[in-house]
Amino acid sequence: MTKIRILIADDHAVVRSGLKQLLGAQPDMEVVGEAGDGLEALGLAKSQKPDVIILDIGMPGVSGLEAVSLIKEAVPSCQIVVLTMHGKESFVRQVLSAGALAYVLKASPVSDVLEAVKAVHRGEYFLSSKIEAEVVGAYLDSRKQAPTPRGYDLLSEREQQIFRLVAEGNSTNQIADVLCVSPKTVEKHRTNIMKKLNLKDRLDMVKYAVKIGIIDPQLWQD
Amino acid sequence: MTKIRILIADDHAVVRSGLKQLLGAQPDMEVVGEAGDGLEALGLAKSQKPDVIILDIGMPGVSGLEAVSLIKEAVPSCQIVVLTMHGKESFVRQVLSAGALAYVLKASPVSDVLEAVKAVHRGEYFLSSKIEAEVVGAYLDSRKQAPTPRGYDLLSEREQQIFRLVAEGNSTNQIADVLCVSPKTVEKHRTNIMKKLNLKDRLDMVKYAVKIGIIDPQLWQD
DNA sequence: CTGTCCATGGGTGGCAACCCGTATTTTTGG
DNA sequence: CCAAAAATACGGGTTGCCACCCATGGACAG
Repeated sequence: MTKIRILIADDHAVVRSGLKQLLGAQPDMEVVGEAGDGLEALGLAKSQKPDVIILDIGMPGVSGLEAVSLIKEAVPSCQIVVLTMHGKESFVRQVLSAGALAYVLKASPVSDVLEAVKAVHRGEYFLSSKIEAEVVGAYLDSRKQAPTPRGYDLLSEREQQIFRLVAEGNSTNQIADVLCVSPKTVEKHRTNIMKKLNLKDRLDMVKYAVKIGIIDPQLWQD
Repeated sequence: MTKIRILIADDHAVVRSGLKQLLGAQPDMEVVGEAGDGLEALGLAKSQKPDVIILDIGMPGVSGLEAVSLIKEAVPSCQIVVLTMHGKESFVRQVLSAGALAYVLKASPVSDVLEAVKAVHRGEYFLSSKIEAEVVGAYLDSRKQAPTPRGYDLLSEREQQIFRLVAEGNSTNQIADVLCVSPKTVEKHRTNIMKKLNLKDRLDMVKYAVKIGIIDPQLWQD
């Protein structure tokens, strides 16, 4: 059985040696290179073509995020385990979007690193449990309908109609045109709506509409 | 160290005995009961108060899904591993929503069952890798990965910076204030940006920002 | 019948957004 | 080094947004 060829990229030598120790001790793993920054990692990835790269995204110079994209572009066969200190949600998304398969926190048990390496080598995802909880949570959220909180239904029918038109991005005049009423009337309704829902401007109305599910941002795609 | 107390619920005796064999052989696990349907599982859960329940959701009578809800309601301290044949996406969602922490396919390697039990006992999620890929995929979908269509990157750096600030809902004056330049300058940049990207107003800019992933509508929630 | 809500519309005014130029300085690339 | 591009800034103009004021007419409840 051939060993998993691993490249370590981290700006802290201490971390590198620790990882090297850990991975080198595994019978099925082999460290084939070390890099101290993103560019070096990219270079080694090209020359060594490792199976897996363990990448710290707290590195100076080329940001870890860019490094992920660049490496996946240059060496698609190489799977990436992102190692990091912080579990920022937005970061997770970007990193996974960029093509990494695993996201491991430095605070996680070291066994997580080993599992992550094995998982990505099989082409599977691996997420530290904390992150996993977030991802699953977001997954559930994304399929949950907004219960239309009190507020919207306390608008009159006419107001709801105008609310929708405003939320869709129509101007006062456009709405007046569609409804065949004076712009003044539309404005009046809009003002009343904003007062009732405690919104300060049109942009707020759009956000509110998205929030309660009247508007789907997905529809803005193209 | 105290063993993990496990209840097995599956309508197939063969599966039950197989699981009992597997789990009983673990030094840190102990099977404290077996149930052949959802109601029996609920009763045993109440009387035995196991740490973990392995629940097949293909059972007759009370559906596995209801069983999850009922058990979590009756014995909240008890974590649930759902075991099933099919990897239907909608099912995963419902099951996780109902309170199960793990979703394991019967086709998965048996080691997955052990890992799942350990994970849920620690209060963590565990998903079979196939499912995990789906969940992560949906997670990414929900936050739209945009390849940043030609347009945004044809803005100068300053313009990109101002674009972000506008998209976040800042007014011209606020931006001028932050960047310590004249509002007129900000306005000029904004005008140029709108011209380049063919957007007609601020609202359009927000939509565009959402579209290419610079702004996350999720952040508008509350 | 009288108050209240709703829809309608009118007026004024402030201010931000948006459109047009122009011009200076700095940066950058050939 | 020079030209092009970008960043900076100003002035003037139109339009839309929003906040306050007001009035009218219909519906419906008490």
